[in-house]
Amino acid sequence: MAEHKRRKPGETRDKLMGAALELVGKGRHFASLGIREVTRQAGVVPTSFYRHFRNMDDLGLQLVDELGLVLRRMMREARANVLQAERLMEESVAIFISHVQQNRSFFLFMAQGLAGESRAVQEGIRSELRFFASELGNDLRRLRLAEHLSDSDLELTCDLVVRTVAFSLTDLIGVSPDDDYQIEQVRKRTTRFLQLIFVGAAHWKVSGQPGSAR
Amino acid sequence: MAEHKRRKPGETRDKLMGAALELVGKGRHFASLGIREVTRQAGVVPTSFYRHFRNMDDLGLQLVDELGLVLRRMMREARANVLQAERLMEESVAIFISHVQQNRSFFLFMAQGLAGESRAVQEGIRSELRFFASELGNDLRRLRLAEHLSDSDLELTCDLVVRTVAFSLTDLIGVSPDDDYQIEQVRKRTTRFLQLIFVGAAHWKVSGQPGSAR
DNA sequence: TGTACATCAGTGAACGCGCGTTCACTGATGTAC
DNA sequence: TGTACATCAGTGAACGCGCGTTCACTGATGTAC
Repeated sequence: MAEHKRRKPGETRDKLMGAALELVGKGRHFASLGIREVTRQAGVVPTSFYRHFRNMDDLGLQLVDELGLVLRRMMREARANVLQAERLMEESVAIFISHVQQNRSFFLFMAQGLAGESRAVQEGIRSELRFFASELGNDLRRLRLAEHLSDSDLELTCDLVVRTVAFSLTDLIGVSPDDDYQIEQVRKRTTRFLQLIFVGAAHWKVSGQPGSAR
Repeated sequence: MAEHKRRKPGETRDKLMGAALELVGKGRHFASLGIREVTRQAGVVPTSFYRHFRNMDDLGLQLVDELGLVLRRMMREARANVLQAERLMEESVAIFISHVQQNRSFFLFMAQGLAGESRAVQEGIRSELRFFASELGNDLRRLRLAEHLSDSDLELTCDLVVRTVAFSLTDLIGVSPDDDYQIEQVRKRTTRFLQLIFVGAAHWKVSGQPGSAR
């Protein structure tokens, strides 16, 4: 007994973060997880937790950092695969949905964290979404798909797109991961949302807005 | 000691639900609240809890029912006060924001519950939002503001509007309740989102969608 | 209107359990010379 | 290349505490006759 494996550096840390994600993936809310529960799920003694994290909030913050990597990977794949402008939204949403299926727990964690208990985690996730929106704006500029929009209107549009896609996570939460039909429904509906937004952006007038300015 | 006030029927029940909301209002997540904690906040002995609720999920479900009342009250006020069509969105968002300020904890609870731990609460809140979207559709039809849209396109638009407004709750979470400047920023931005969506709806073609249909 | 009884919503004591956190320990890995 | 030592990441025992839940109780309110 009292085995001292030690293995790869950071292995236990990853196991703990993975264990928290697994519990979230099973339907638990991050805010209700405890240290002993997470260490039990990770197959590690409770005291090990403190070798890597100060508390659960700290672990949450480090999950946000990893979430950033997941989002960047998704962005890269979208950039590489979305070629035809007229199917831009359809393909982007498809890539999003497929990444959600591959990293379900991560995206559940993200959806939870937006209204979660830790201010720092909230702010971290919001900052990831802001970054995502700004990258989307750059891409649209680069593809010459938003030439008539001012910077601030483009920014507004991209923010709305990102919010809409993020909100669709709450649709996916209630759906079993292998209910392909329902997932397809969410994909179609989200695509139509984005199309509606882009029609709006295409006909958007001035920054002031049509009608009263008040 | 051992005082038996009894007072109004349902008084302790309301105190318990109110106590849970207060804790949520203080930044706690509903999923992390415990029975003893809630009864302590309510100034009631822990055993009293079981006279009214089976567990915390049950209390959450009853909060969803009350949330429904809050939303209906808001809807009524919007119907009574939003008269000029061209300022429809501006005034609606203003009413929303003002109700959020008056019932902050309720709306925080709603934002939390969408990605919360209890499936039943999730579904309850989603159902409230669906109802809200369908009422919004009726109102737009009644005001003759969506004559060129098919039923399903109108439904799509209203759903997107409701999601967008609901997502703005996550902006308000991070803002102090008396930071009027920041709240005003959220109000303006949400209004612009809705205007963008309505410009999209006004120019929306057929149900299929412009371009490829796949 | 008065009396007997059932129901209901409150109380306090008690239970066993799991929690977060501390401590002193162990031995593997990395570093200096 | 070999040896001595510091650091690091794991371990198990132990703590006091708050948790959810049960129980038997009490007395106020509602109901039947």
